[in-house]
Amino acid sequence: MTVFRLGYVAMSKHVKNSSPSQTVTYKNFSHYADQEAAKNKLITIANSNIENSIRLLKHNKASGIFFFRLSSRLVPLATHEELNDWNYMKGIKAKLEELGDFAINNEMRVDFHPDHFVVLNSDREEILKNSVTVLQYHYKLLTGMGFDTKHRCVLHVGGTYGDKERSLERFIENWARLSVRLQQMIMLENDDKSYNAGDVLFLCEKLGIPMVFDLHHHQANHTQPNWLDSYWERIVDTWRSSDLPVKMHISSPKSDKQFRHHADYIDMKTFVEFASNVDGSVDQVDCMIEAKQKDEALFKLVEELKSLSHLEWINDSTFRFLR
DNA sequence: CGCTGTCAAGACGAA
DNA sequence: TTCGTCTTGACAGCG
Repeated sequence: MTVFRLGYVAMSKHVKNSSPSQTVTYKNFSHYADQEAAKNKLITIANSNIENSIRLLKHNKASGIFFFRLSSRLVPLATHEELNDWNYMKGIKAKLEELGDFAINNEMRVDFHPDHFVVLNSDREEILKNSVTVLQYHYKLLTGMGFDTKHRCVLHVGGTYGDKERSLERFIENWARLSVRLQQMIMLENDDKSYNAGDVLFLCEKLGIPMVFDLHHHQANHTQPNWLDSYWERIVDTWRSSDLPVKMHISSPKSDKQFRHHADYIDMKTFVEFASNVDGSVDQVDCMIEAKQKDEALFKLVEELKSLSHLEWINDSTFRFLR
């Protein structure tokens, strides 16, 4: 019987004033005459973001949630090229350790999803360089928290540049230029426009990368609609080298017209259909709920699932099917 | 205080 | 080749 564990993304609709993504724009930062004072301000905001992340993890624990995506914007301007000699780790080390200790002591799975400006298959050297900088930033955060850094960052493949085959090849070429520790930090996800599940599996199998399957993206972008027969077993296989359970992204389309947009909540029927389809195929599947209403969407989904009689609950966010 | 505009990034399609 | 759009949360500034 497969265990299904639910998590959510970065911020809470329930906990007030708990943004982990407060920031300063570079334009604003550059207006300060005293650069040291300005950097201290950035550190203050970063520590507030990390403190709010700790608050969110405490809220999660109280709610029985042990799977969470941290904001990638914890440290404002950390990866900005004008601040490339800034040692931001020094000022946030203590808070980061506190965050990591809490997550580790409570056996939580946390990871990151750097935004889509990390493009490993870019044909521009500058973009690749910036992408590596962003990955190194995530590596430092994970290490600062005391985490095993393996398979903690979900990425998309990137752009197609008018030639998808060539752009897939370029991903492989650029991948070889990454350090092993950055390679091992990465998971790859199918996207809703360019690289479908088959494309991502090709890369994941060739390069030994765990694949995060996004069901909603698959519905928006596929050549083989039947993911269960076409891809599922291969997706599970990409996780064999990982210590972490298979990871999924779950969201629902906002509307037929805006199909690719995320809805406020999760359609329970679609989720149950997915879960029952994969039940028994693997020990555990971690499902990241990506909905506009964040944790409230998770709570609503759980409430609806709890009205079903054929589920057994391990805690308030984890269940399996009864035989 | 609340609304509108601005910011940041890269891809991509239109003009 | 340049520009606008997409996307997202949060900040800045106006009234």
